[in-house]
Amino acid sequence: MRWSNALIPTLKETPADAVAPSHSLLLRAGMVRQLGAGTYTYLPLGFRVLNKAIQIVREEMDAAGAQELLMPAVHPVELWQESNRFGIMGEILMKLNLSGEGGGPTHVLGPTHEEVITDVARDLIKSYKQLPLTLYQIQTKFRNEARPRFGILRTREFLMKDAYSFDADVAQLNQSYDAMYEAYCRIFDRCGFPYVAVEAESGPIGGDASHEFMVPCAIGEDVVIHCAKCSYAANREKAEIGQVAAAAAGEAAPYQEVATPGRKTIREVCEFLKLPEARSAKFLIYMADDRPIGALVRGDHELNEAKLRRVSKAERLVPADPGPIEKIAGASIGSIGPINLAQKIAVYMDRSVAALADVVVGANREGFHLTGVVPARDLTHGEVHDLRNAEKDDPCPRCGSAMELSQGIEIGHVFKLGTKYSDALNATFLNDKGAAVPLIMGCYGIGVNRILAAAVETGHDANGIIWPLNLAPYEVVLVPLQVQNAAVMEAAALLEQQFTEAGVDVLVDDREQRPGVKFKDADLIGIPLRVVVGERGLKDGTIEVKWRTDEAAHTVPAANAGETILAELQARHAAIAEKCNERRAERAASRNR
RNA sequence: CGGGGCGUAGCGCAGCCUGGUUAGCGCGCCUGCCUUGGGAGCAGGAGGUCACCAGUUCGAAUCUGGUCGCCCCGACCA
Repeated sequence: MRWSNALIPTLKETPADAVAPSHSLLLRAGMVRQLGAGTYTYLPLGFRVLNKAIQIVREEMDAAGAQELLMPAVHPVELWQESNRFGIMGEILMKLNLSGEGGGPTHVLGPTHEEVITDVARDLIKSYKQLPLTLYQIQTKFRNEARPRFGILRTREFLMKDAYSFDADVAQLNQSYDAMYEAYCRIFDRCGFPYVAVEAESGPIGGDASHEFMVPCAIGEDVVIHCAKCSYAANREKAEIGQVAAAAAGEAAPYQEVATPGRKTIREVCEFLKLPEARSAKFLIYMADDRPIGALVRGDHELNEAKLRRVSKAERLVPADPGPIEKIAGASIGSIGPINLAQKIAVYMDRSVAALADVVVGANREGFHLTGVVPARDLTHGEVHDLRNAEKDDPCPRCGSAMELSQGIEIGHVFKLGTKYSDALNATFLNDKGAAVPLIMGCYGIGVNRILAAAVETGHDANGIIWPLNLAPYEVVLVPLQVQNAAVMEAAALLEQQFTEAGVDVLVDDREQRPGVKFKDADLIGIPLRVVVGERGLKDGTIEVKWRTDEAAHTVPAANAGETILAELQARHAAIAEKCNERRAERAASRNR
């Protein structure tokens, strides 16, 4: 491709709205352009990168034995009602009415495809002899995100690779899951990402085992908890917390009601009572599928809604509105507590509260709190669970060491679904005993656009993007410095031909621009290898070669420059492949251990 | 949905508070000259219903009300 013919609208200045490095650099490099909130055009250069990512994903999915298909984005609303996710998904679903008349939605735009694939499976998979089977697609998903963010990181419309496995039993499911997990590792190895696989919460997708693939990064929206000692790693939504010793329960006096006039928040109450926040507990009331429940966590801790949802066995868990809360507790938020509510609602208590010798809670009387509440004595009606978000230095659930906290971009997620959808949609097959049993499913997603975001977040410097070789829109940018000089252009054309014949993507910057402009743009768009052909070099019989990741350039003899440069490129590819193989071997070794 | 900010040329911004000829500046773009190894210089030029609607006024980019859009924080979340 000749730059003079290409649409590569680079920008000198950073667009004001771009906050994340990936956002501003993708805009400045002329790779994407915003249409509206959470909707982006991929310009030719950005689309080339997207296609590189798609190609890697496709190759590894195929290599893992998955078969590609393509499902529609427009789904009949009945299918979503059948799985009961029409309500659960809530506002995230983009709804359409295609009836030509009034009334409610007749269709939704697919935010994910468990329903559609299960519909395919219930019609087409009839026998255990057809199993195992893994199907995948690379397709646009639609989610009405409440708040699109950070350029292409969180958008309303995005490309997802979604795969679904169908198995006859749990052992087969485990094999299918492991094959996808391994394929994901290879994909992200090939992208050159410093990813980590962490235990994850499965969320509304359902199921009982799940891992997320995270790329560590400052703008990452997810919090990863990990233990440096035993390598336990989990999303904060999921991260368990090791046991903490319970305080010795001495002979304690009964609890007392004390006036806390006007003190609403934990901080205000604790300051007033001159107690640390860690000796108080907040009582939070949630609606668990329309049934009110209460959760008690220490004042200085955060409730983990996923954990509460799991122990309460709720499909949908949302904070209760103030009105119902006051009706239940007889006091406004700020004075509510767990004592004497056990008859009215289920109460769940975090282990850290249970471990306290005594604690301050709301009195369910406006402007009053109870001090000296002894959990072991006074809160016996509450179930005790791990209900809070892990914090830095909390004990590891495996080894007890202090855990650490970091941020990451979620680029992939694998789930064991079990029979959640096959049960809901009645997708059964005949097993080897002739019995009709539900298909056992897994699902596996990769946010393809996020591969670009993650690559730029982890690969950039002051001058611009630094694409990994396997994702770069072009591997080589060939820069003839004097386009009016016939010898320079001839040498460049020869190299272009050699690269093209070798199957190497090359961009020739044939623009009539001063060298500085070309160098700046080459750095900005992040092409891994820059080859400069100039009058000066040709006079000495040399061509300049510079890797985007290297500090300095080096020269190669002009006579056989094409071969030499192709050999360098091949060596880099080989090094990446070798590293991927090493990691693969490490994974195999750790599995056998 | 709550809080904050912003909307003036493709991009970055000034002008608005204190209303008044033809709305400016830088980058980019076009033409010419010149220059040619890290975003040069000079000269000329094109490009804007000042987000939209309504109001106040002799007169609105500027004041008032509303609407829409975008960004950030929070809530929410595959």
